[in-house]
Amino acid sequence: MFSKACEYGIKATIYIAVKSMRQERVSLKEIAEEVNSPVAFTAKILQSLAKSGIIDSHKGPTGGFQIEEAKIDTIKLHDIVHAIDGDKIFVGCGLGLEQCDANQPCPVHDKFVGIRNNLKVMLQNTSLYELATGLDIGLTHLKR
Amino acid sequence: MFSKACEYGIKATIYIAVKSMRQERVSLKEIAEEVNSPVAFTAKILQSLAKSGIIDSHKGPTGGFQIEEAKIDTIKLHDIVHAIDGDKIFVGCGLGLEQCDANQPCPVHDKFVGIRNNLKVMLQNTSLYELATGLDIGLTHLKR
DNA sequence: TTTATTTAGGATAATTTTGTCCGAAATAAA
DNA sequence: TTTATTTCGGACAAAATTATCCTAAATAAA
Repeated sequence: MFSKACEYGIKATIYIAVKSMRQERVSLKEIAEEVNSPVAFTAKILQSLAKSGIIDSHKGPTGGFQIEEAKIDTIKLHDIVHAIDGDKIFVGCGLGLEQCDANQPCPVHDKFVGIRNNLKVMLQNTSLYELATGLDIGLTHLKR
Repeated sequence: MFSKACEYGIKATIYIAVKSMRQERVSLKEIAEEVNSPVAFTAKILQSLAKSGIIDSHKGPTGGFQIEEAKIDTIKLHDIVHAIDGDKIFVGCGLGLEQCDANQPCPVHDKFVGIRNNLKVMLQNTSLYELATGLDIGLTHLKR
């Protein structure tokens, strides 16, 4: 469903959010360890999340990644996915047709649009805050 | 959502079904033209669909692909996807965790399971017959 | 039986995605 | 100012997916 990049990006962002709620910055190294992702690849993903303004990065000793606390409940899962994978999972025909819409639909058009809309709504309604809170109170986990 | 292989496979199967409802076999060449897919790659996919028993293949002149007519409305979209992509879109954690279930869920577990179940139900309830009929009566299309 | 046609299947290539490496730039602390 | 630490960013490598090519096998018709 999601690309590996997206999986790592979501996990990393949730972990950063938990730490940010305690006013802590976290290093790339710590993130990669805690979410069980390849360090260098994770660095690339965090870079693009930083460029998108979702996370804040800081170089040097005491540097690392953090999320502005006020942002944590305005950021939605949708934003993270969009920053990493772009809109490719939200647009386009389910069977890869260039011309496919309600007027000239592919055979699976309606059903596909339905499912994808479910996904979109879910992503738009899921806040980083709720994901981070669930992790923080031990309801969910990120490793293994 | 689906792999390219799956997209081609679904389109090809629907096209073969339409022809089969008229008791006609179709050649690889015709299929690839009609569904706008790379010939040789499509050949591989049809091969695996034949091995799965979803389509029937026949060599030699007047050969080609066909689907047993009685099968057309028992075959579901689910079967086609499963034959090509296996169960990877139906199982596994949304964030790639090895251990993720209701007892020890990842942060998106519940929401992800919900969406994926929608998808699964849709695929299981969509028959090849309805897809082929829609194409046959010109309600839907496969090219471009 | 020969020939033409069509799928099967193995080898190989191109592209995309995933992942690594390393020096540069920034920056905090000694 | 020097040093240690950390992210940035470009180049490179590995793996997976997508796609091509070619010969073999099957088979129908001449």
